Amino acid sequence: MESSTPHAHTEGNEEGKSRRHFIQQIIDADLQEGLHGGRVHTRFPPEPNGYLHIGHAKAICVNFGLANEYGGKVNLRFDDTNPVKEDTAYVDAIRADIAWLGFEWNGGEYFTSDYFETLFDYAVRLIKDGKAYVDEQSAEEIAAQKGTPTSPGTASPYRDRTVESNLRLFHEMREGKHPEGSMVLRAKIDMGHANMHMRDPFMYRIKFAHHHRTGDAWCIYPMYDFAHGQSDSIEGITHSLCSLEFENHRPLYEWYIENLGIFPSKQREFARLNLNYTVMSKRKLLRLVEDGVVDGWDDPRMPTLSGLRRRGYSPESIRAFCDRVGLAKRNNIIDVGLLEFSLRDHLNSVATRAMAVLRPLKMLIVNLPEGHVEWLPTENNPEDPSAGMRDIPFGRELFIEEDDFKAEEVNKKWFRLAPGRSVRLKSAYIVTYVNHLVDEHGQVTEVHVELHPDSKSGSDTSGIKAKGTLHWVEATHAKDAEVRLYDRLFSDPSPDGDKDRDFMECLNPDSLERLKGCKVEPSLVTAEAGEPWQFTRLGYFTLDSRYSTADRPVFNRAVTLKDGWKG
RNA sequence: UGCCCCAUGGUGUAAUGGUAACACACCGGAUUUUGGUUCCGUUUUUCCAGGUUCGAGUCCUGGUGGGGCAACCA
Repeated sequence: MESSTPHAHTEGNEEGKSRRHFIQQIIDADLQEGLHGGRVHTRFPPEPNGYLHIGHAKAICVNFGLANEYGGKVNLRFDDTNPVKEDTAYVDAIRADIAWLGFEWNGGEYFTSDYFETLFDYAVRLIKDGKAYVDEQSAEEIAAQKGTPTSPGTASPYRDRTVESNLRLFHEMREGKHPEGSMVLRAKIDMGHANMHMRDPFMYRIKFAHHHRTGDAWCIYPMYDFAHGQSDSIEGITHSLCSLEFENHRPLYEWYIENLGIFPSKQREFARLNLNYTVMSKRKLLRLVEDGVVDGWDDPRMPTLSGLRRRGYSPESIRAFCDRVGLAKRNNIIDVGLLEFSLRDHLNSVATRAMAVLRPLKMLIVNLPEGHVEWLPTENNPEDPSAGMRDIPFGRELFIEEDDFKAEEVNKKWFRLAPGRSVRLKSAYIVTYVNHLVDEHGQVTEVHVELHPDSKSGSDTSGIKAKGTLHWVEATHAKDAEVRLYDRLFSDPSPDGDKDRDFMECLNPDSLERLKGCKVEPSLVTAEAGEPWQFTRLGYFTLDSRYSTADRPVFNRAVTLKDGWKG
């Protein structure tokens, strides 16, 4: 049954019977009950202390996608309650990544730090209600009293302070009259609660730290739990979606909202995205950067959005991937192959085809005169006739791919060039092997072929059957380029799956291969970073945004073509 | 020896008490001037044990397995 709610973004999900994930079902039910007048308002709340990665992309697609789908709004909120870890540089990078993914925060942009004053007032209110107190014990003492998951905690000696002294001390905390670590504000809930988060959680701690936005205005900062739900509430967020690890925080989230009597945002949790053959935690990603294993946060091998972008991933492909991954509460590990499929699937329809030879082998057409060059038309994209045609130079001297020629004996599964064989040169002619030259090491240095003039592409009357088609670049017009091939960063599907092994031990030593002296067709000089190209038979590539120069282009391979050859 | 969440092909995700399906992967075939694309097809699935029911992947009970929960992090 088709639901009556509008579907703005339902890519890959438009079968007759629409498949609704559990969050959609919750929202559908909420709407049916007339909750919040049918309003849907979500938020994406990153802490500006690092770069966004593919895992965040899922959260972004969920929050922005749902808001779009229900004709609602989505806020971008920077959850900046810990000044020692956060920085404006991350704020800018996060904004750029979300925009690149193709989403707009139509509900506005906010910072939790904008609510510091309100949050302070909320805390005062709880103190006045006898629901919060200042604890002067050390972190160790408090931890010891917390109990364990299987045994209850014990009360702090400061738990029953008077409202007056709590109020005075809390104001003194704000005024900077007490050193860091000397006291905290705690909610007075239940030291024996089965949920550890309810055992008098911290609300505020003292930190004499410069905040990237509020500067030195504050020396006390709210904890996550005392900030998040209230921020949702202040913004009128109807559905606060987060990952599974916050499930145990939900009672506390609700406790603050109820005891403050503020707008009842509802928290719902879903399983975060995990990808095999990579790591996703900020700490581990940081280590890759700091240890120089990668080039930086935007190294094309990184699972960061900036890395994927530099590698050549399109925002469309990442969105499609997130759709395909689905949404549930079950812990999952997605095969990186699905990400790669999503990229190929998108780029196949939009990438301009071009000829590039990565490991050049010289080919001489013996029956063409010295200096012969002609221009031949070729499709820009066979999947898209509207992409048109372009002319490429063809001549007596070409480069073909080294492994497209085999001098030794080959079996019948070999479609490419070899002694006695004929092949089609893409968009050009069929050529037949004549002979080849080798150096003193037995290395093939040149292959000579004979061209069949009546086999010209588009007007082939030769009747010759060539099973294989090779890509090639005409030698005198070829441009030099560097091409970087990437493989997965780790050789183990679960680099951090073994507690007794450091994930760095699983690094794939061959994750980057730099090929210099590659030959590309002249049209590639107009390539721009971020633009998708398909190098015929080789994969999808884009110009590297960092290392390319006008006279020395550097191309990154985003992904290979699917290789169906079982030879 | 506590509390919370989860369990469907190799990997994900559907089926909302009524024929277990979709995508990716895999394997086979057709088409192909990219060993790409496209098309067709094969193989493979409800953690276990009880119970409720005409009927259970779905509801109940109990197991088992996995994840999470004690930071002046988010």
